Amino acid sequence: MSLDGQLPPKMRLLHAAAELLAKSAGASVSTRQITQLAGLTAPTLYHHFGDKEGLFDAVVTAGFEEYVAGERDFAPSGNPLEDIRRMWDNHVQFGLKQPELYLVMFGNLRPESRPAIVADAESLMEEMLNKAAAAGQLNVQPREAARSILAANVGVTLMLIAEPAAERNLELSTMTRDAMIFAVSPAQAEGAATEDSARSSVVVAAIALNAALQASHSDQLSSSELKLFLEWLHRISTSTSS
Amino acid sequence: MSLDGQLPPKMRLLHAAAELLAKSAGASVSTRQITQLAGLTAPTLYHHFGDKEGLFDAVVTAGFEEYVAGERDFAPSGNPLEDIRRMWDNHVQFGLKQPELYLVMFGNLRPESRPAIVADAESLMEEMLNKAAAAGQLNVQPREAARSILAANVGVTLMLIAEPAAERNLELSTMTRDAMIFAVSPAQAEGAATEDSARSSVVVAAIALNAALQASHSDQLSSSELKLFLEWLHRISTSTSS
DNA sequence: TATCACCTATAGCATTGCTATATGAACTGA
DNA sequence: TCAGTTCATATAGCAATGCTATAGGTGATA
Repeated sequence: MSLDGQLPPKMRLLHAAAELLAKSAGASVSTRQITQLAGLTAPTLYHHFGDKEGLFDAVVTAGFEEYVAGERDFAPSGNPLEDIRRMWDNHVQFGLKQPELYLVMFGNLRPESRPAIVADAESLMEEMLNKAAAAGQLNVQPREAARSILAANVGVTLMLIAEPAAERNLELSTMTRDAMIFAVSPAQAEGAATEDSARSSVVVAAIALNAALQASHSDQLSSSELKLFLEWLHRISTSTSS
Repeated sequence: MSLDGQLPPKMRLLHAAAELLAKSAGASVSTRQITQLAGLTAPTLYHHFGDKEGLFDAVVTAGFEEYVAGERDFAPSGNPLEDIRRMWDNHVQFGLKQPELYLVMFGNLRPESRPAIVADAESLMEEMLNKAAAAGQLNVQPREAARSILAANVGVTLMLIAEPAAERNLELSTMTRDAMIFAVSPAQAEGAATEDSARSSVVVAAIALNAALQASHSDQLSSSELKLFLEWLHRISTSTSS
């Protein structure tokens, strides 16, 4: 087993705990396993961390700092909503890379035991949403939007962790992500009221698709296909029947 | 302590475990506590459930059946989207009424340990979404929409459980709920063409157009054209948006 | 009555989180 | 230089935990 070079004992304990937790697949990790891997004995652990839970709290804190660093480390793209997408994806990737740590962080949140992490994560999201709001790209209060988006983000990440890595379908993430962002951006505000009679017509949908296709340089169709496709769209768009 | 009348020992163990779990506030519940409350001894527990985890699995299963019963027990309102709202609220209420049970059910989902519950919950949601799709109120595939909505539903419930009951703000739930439902309902298709995110907007618009075309029997295209057109739409619809 | 399957209890094992106590190392002030 | 103080680690062991080997009791069936 790795002796973690000659780091100070406190760090060796932290690393050993993190390592064992990461590969524990849900099984509980004993203090004896940890101290043995770190090449130490029990009292050292309790001297530095007081408690088994104290040690795991430290692991979680370290993991959270790594997460925050990841969330801050990309350059703003100028488009706040796009930045929020990257933030969302970053969150999901963090969860999938360290599922056990993520489950400890977000899967066992009880009111008495530190919603601090949640508050920090919300602030992070809110900060970004403030920029969106300043740019007129938000139709709800940033704080509420942040809480809502983060909740969905956590839910999606937990669900993805729950499925075997082989069948993991990230479309669940992108779909939910875009749904949430779409719902809080102002372009659609007026549509929300008409949920019942909605039934968008073929024409409207075709117009939307037409515009979207031309703006996106989709590579799903060849250029000749695209040309014909757009012509058909045009025929549908300009027809007067619903 | 309640002796649970004179129920059979198996049931007494189940009830005792559920009761202790409910008031455990996250602390671990020992088999000795359970057997003592049930008025039995250890071997009885292991005879009936094999394992401590087996017992808790049984508790979770019972809780899940209660949850499913709750989800099925309201009469369809005629408006599928409205029914989905009630389903969502039901889910949240279940989680808030039995937070510890809910955390065991949805907060510790690992790939190796039963995504069965998730699959069942998804089916439940998908069933309802099928009705919405049949009524032309859906612009994505019901299965994907079900997974997405359920993920957000779980995330919101976990977040609400994490905050002290006093400060619990159910607006987080209704806001996220409506955002998700709004995003999968066809009303918003026309707004999708935002500048930078054009790619995923193409997908949304294509799905909407696909659904609209199939429901409207448009005569703008010949049947052979329509067939090819729909095939292309499908290609676009199922492409993974970045 | 005898048999047999099922259910429960007594007693105890190995492992767990944790600690009382003691030992060593490093620094401090004279 | 050295006693005193503080920090850090080890030895050994306790109480509680999940679990089990074994045996005793109960009812139905023959």
